[in-house]
Parts: sequence; structure tokens; C-alpha cells
Amino acid sequence: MKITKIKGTLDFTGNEAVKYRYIEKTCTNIAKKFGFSEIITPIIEQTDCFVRATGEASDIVQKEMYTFLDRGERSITLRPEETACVMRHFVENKKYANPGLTKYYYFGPMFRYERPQAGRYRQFTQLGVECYGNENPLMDADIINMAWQMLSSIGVDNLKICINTIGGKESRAKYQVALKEYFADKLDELCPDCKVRYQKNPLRMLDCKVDSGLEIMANAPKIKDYLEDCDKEYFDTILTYLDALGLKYEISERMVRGLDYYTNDVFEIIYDNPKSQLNGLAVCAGGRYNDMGAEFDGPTIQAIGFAMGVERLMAIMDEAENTDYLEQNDSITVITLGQNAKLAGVKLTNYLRKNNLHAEIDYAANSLKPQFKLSERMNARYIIIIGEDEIANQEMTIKDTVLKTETKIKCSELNKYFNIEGSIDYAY
RNA sequence: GCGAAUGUGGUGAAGUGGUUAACACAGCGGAUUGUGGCUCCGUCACUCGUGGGUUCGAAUCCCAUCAUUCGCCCCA
Repeated sequence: MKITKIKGTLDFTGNEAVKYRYIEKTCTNIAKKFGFSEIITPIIEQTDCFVRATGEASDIVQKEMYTFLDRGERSITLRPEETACVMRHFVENKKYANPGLTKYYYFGPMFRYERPQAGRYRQFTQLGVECYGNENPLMDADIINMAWQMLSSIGVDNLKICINTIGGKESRAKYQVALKEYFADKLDELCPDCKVRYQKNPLRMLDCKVDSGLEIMANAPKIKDYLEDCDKEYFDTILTYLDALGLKYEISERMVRGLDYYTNDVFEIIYDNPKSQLNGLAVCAGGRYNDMGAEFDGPTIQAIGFAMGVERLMAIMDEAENTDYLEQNDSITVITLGQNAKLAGVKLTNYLRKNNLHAEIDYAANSLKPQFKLSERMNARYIIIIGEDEIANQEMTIKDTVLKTETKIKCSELNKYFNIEGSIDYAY
């Protein structure tokens, strides 16, 4: 039986791996500029960490977690998301006692037991941020701003920001009552899923795809009519700041998000490209979740965050044929003719490597052809050729495949050519 | 959890019951070449995801199973 990778997981090699690290590096650099520092938490947590934070009834808890008992019969879960882990850390260590804001970013694998499909895997990578402390609409706006900057900097286009408010506890409670009243006598017209949602979480009926065209959906009560004044004002102020930051956004009145912990503003950044299979996929999503601290038996902690799906970003970069992430390849192949030249070539190769250059020499071949093949495989920029003539004169022939030049230089000039230290000769 | 499509060598694929599974690219071996990626010759699937069945005979039909991909639910 052949051993294969586990369903819904991915191996990255070559340019894929480069791209993955490029996204990490570019985005986390921006997070640092916004004053965020890294948090690294374990991949495993007590199952309760997610049950409490995400909500017993959420789909993540109900059917998507990798949960198992360890040898001590403790229920362990591979993290399906990071927000709960960061909150656990924050409350566990009583960091709420620290003055000012706490701003963390993270980057790492998450696990969700779902059927894989376009832009969705069982092990996937999230890059996200969490910000705790006194809430202020500017903070919410600036975090969206940061997400936008991250996405712009990795060169992902065709994105749009969608934002909505689902209000604070009071607003939402009133709204839920109104929704239930409205739909009470209309249940027969709704799809089976919505009948379940009606019981479980009426808000979710709003973004049902099946029933979205129905007239009764269009006429359903709107959250904005049930918002407490303070919630409404908070949301409007966020929008004002977004305008000031020059960010374009769409207000999606139907967007409610699936994780139970959100309060007030929620937002998504969506790939908007009708030609693509990935159209409509959220690459970034987040919002405010002021009530989560209490779930961890901590005080009320005002909090906001977002997460981005790294594999989704990679897929979109591929579609756009975006190759900005590729590092410039300035590697060198040393080609030799004859045994004396091979010895000289080894010495030369080693000298180049010691000077931080990527240099390779064919271990086996003596004829030209396979050695040129090596340089093609490496996609080497420089090819240095050493034969008997060069040995005799302490020279080498250097081809620059980018500038398409070929020059013969003395060994003593090599350091100048590559702007490196020291010198080399062929004597040994 | 539900629904659909697909599964032939490293890759792309032809082949729908009958002798040695076409072709292309890549690979490998060689010829030629102090400067290659051109050309030429040779070689490369005891086998068609896996396991059963039907048949004189199956990559081709049937069943099961696995995997991949896509959609739903939900989500980054």
C-alpha cells in the first residue's frame, strides 16, 4: 500500500514554498509596522478552549474539529482557529492587567475536518492579528486598513471589503426577537436549512444562498433598525475613518458570520473576480468580539481581530500570474574540462560559496553538455568555464546569461566581478 | 454529512471487448560539438487507481472500494 498525504493536506516545494514564505514575510512585516508582535501558541489545546470560545452550537465545534483523547484521557483538539488560543493565553496569564493595548499577530497551521474543495483544506494556514484593549472605532478601521495593506503588498488584486454590524448584545437580542416574530408564520416557504437556523441562530438565515432571492427575505427586518444608538454611532464612526483612510467598502447588511463570538462590526475581504473559480471566496475575515473574555472566566475584554487564508492567497496569486515573490536567481555554475580543471573548479566553487554565493559544480560529468544541463536546471545566471587554457593562464571564462555577455578574466579579477572579498588562484 | 465528475508511464494525453497500450514533451544511454539548450540513433507502461465478477478474451462491460477534483452545508 502506497503511503500518500492525508486528505486535504498540501506539500509545498520549489516556488510554492517560496511563495508561502513570501506571504508570511511580507504580511508580518506590515503587522510589525502597525505595532503588532508575534504570538506563537501550541497547535493543540484543550477541547474546551474552542467549545467555549466558538460556541457549542457552531459548525466548527459540531462537526469540524480534530479531537482525540490523549493517553491521560484528556480531550485534545488540533486548533481550528487561533483567536480562541490567543484569548486563552491572554486570560490565563492575566495580561489584561497590563496597561495599554495588546497587539499580537500569528502565522501557522489550523485544522478543520471538512470536505476539501477549491481554496479549502483540512490543514491550512492562517495569518491573523488580535488586538485587545480599549475599543475605539479608529482601531477597527485601522485594522481593516492594515489587512488591506497586507493584501496590496503581496500584489493581490480584485478584492473588495465588505463590512456590517451585528450590534452589541442588546441590539442583537432585540433583533433576534424581531426576526423570529417575522418568520414565525413563514417557515413553510423556507429551505430546510433555514428552518434549522430559525431555531439555532436566526441571524444566519439572512445569508442563506437558497432563500436569498425570496421576497420574504428582502422584506425581513433589518439589523440597522434595531441597533442601540451607541452601536449605530460606533459603526458610523468606523465608516468615517475608513473613508478618511481612502478605503472603498461595501456595506453587506446580510453578512453575519458563522462564529458565535462576534459583536458589532464584522468584515470580510472577498475575491471579486467572476471569471474565477475562486470568485466570492473570503481571503480575510474578522470582526470585534468583546464577549469572548468572559467565556474564559476573565473580565470583559474588548477585542478585535482578523485572519487571512494563506493557501487562498497563494491560489489567487497563481491566477493573477503574479511572480513578484520569485527571488532573483544569481547563482553560478562552474563548468570544467579535464581533471586539472575539475580540481580547480572545486576550489573555485568553494571559494564562491564561502563568499555567500550560490555556486554548483557537476560532480560527475566531464563533457560539456551535461554540465550545461546542470546550469539550465539551476537556472543559473552565471556560467564559469575552466579548461586547460584557462588553467595555464590563471583565467576563467564567465558567461552572464542575463546580460548575454562572455568575458575572459584573470583569477585576480574575480573578486571585483562579484564584488566579494579575498582572491583565488588555481594552485593547490 | 449530502451531491456530481474523473482516475492510462514523470507530464499531457490516444485508445470503448481481440495480436508487442498510439503520439508528444520530459528522462536515460550514445553520436556530434571548448560553449550548451539544434540535429541524429537507441531506450523508457509484463500494464491501464485497487479488489472482485462477466467473457474464449477487458484499459475497454458490471459491482465494490480507494483517491483526486468540484459543488452544498460551513468557512480563511
